[in-house]
Amino acid sequence: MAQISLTFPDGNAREFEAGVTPAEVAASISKSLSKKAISAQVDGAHWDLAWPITADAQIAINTMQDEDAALELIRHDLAHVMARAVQEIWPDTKVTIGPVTENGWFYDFDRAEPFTPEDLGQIEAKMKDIINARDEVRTEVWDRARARKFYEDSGEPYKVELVDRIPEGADIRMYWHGDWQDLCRGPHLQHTGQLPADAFKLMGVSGAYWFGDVKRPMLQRIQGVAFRNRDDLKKYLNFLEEAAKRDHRKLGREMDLFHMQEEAPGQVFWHPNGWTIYTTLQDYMRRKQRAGGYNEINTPQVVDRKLWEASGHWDKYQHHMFIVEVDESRDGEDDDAGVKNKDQTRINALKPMNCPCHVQVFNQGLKSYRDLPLRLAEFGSCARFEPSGALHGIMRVRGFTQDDAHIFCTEAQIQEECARFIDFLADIYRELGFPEFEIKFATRPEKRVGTEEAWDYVEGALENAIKAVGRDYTLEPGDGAFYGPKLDFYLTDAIGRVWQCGTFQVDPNLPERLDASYVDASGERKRPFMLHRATLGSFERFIGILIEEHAGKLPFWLAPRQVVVAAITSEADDYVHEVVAALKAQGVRAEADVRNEKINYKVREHSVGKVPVILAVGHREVEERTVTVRRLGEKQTQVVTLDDVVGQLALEATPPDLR
RNA sequence: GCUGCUGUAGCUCAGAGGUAGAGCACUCCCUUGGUAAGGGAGAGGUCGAGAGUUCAAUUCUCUCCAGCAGCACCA
Repeated sequence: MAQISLTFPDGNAREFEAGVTPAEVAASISKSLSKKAISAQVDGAHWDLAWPITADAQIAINTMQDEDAALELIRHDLAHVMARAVQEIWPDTKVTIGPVTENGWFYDFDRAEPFTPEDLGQIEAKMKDIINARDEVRTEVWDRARARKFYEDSGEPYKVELVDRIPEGADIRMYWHGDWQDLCRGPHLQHTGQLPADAFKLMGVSGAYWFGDVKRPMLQRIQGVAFRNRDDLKKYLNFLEEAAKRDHRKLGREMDLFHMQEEAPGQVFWHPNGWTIYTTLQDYMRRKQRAGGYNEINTPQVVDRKLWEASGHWDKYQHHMFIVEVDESRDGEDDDAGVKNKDQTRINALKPMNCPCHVQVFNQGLKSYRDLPLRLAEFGSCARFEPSGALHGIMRVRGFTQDDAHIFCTEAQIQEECARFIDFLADIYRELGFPEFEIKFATRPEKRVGTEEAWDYVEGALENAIKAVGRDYTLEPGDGAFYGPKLDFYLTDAIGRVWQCGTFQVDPNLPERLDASYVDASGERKRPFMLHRATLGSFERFIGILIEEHAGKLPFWLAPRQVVVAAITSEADDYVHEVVAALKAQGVRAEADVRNEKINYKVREHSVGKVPVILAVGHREVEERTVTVRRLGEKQTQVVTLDDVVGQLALEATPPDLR
């Protein structure tokens, strides 16, 4: 038998017979390690304790102390345990796949009856039984024909399909614990008893398409979360509770920012408080854009289908547009005039995006190369008929306003404009409190227009630009638009959901379709490139993220209600109004609270309402012409003179770009 | 759009085949109180919409609308 050399993390090497398993290696070290072992790292690969090692390698034995490996195995094997529990309770259930997710796992089932929330408790109990049974996990490598036949005979059509999908040459691993069987590539724990019975929880049932394909059957997905121990599970559940408290939909109601209602699904009714945030942010963006070399424009919202046909949107996105039909023969008639005259019905669409309109602005008058790059910006109100299931508070809506702009430029200007934009965006994200964001670079998709050389050039320009500004990014091959590559900029919400905000896209296609041109230095007509870009993305989504990021406690300059001046006794009312007036004169959003309530009550109410500063005034303050300052989240108060507090708060109310 | 769940007062929620209840918020009164809920009284609901079953439906059934979770989608 050939000998191999295994090197341990401490650098020592030992000889073993080829084909030795990590379990045997662990046993050769100590009995306790053998018991505690859960898996191994073999040359960096996560290795089942039962898999043979046939060549020299670096080896490390994993125990529950190795967090990544432990979580991977716990979540993975719990998926199997759950599938077994489900099949034991409802034997007619077909199993499919059950991968590990960020905090746990899910398993998709095919069963005629829906699982109810009450079923979850039963499944959990059964899972605990399986864990307590300490069933040994064993795996075997089978050939394809045998595995296929096995699943056909056992009535598991999804497993048959999975076997067929396993690439040629890869091992087909059959997995058992107890009598229960699954198909799985592993690695696995030694036995189910290594699973923590008190550190997992089933979180819910939902639908999911088989292989994510709308045309395939919808399966039932049961999700679970799992950790190494009970404390970690508790911590996670606590985190979810905290995250729910900062949900922008909840805070939007509590802070009286906006509401939504049935008659206008996916559209926002902004209340005074919310609209204050919106306009403050918009004013800020307007200044930033002006400083950044953009020209602000505004274009129509109801536009004839002809333009959408020309731009290509009618073909591709008609079902996602709000179509507005107008019978123009009724122009000037009463509302009760007859039925629609089809021949004179004009079909329009609410604009789902601003680019075609921006090309119309560009196309007015002859443009010279001297005009380029021409940056046209618009706070463009768009409407998209998003699928009902996609709607989510103000994060994903049907009516929204983009901080959109299109840069018309030459091919040679793309890289410079891209670098310039990333700097522009990073500066704004930083000022708005998001120093961290993620960039994804999406390259040419399978279905695309344009030559390979053109794609090479443009992708190169974008990549160079990111590198020039020294930003990290992740590559998303094949994820670009059909007309060009793009950079997308992502922020994360309170519960870790990632939202696309900014974007930067290169488009040589639309100028062609809408016949945009400029005159170059030699007097020839040339096609400009068009760069689509948005910084915040949509005001709606960005404000949603701001609310969640700050748990409603917005930075002072963005807070809709910045200061409440609260009277402790009604004898201070006049002075309260004087203080409010002094603050307002300096541009601070201040209001008086002279209600017949105790100061405790007022402090509580405005704290709950996330007002950053409460100024309390009573007899003392009136006499001394001071105020007592209480900042949100602080118990300490501070007595300050009226003049000082006005000056200080006026400074804090100044947007970051004007300080 | 798909699967499942949900829809009762402004908000959070209880309730039952015999036409509704709590707390907070709101209005009024008492209280002028020094930093996270002072006391009392009052007002407030076509029980998401429509149809069906029933002597009787907010409750049961169906359809629709909206919301929530996930999937799919996101120019």
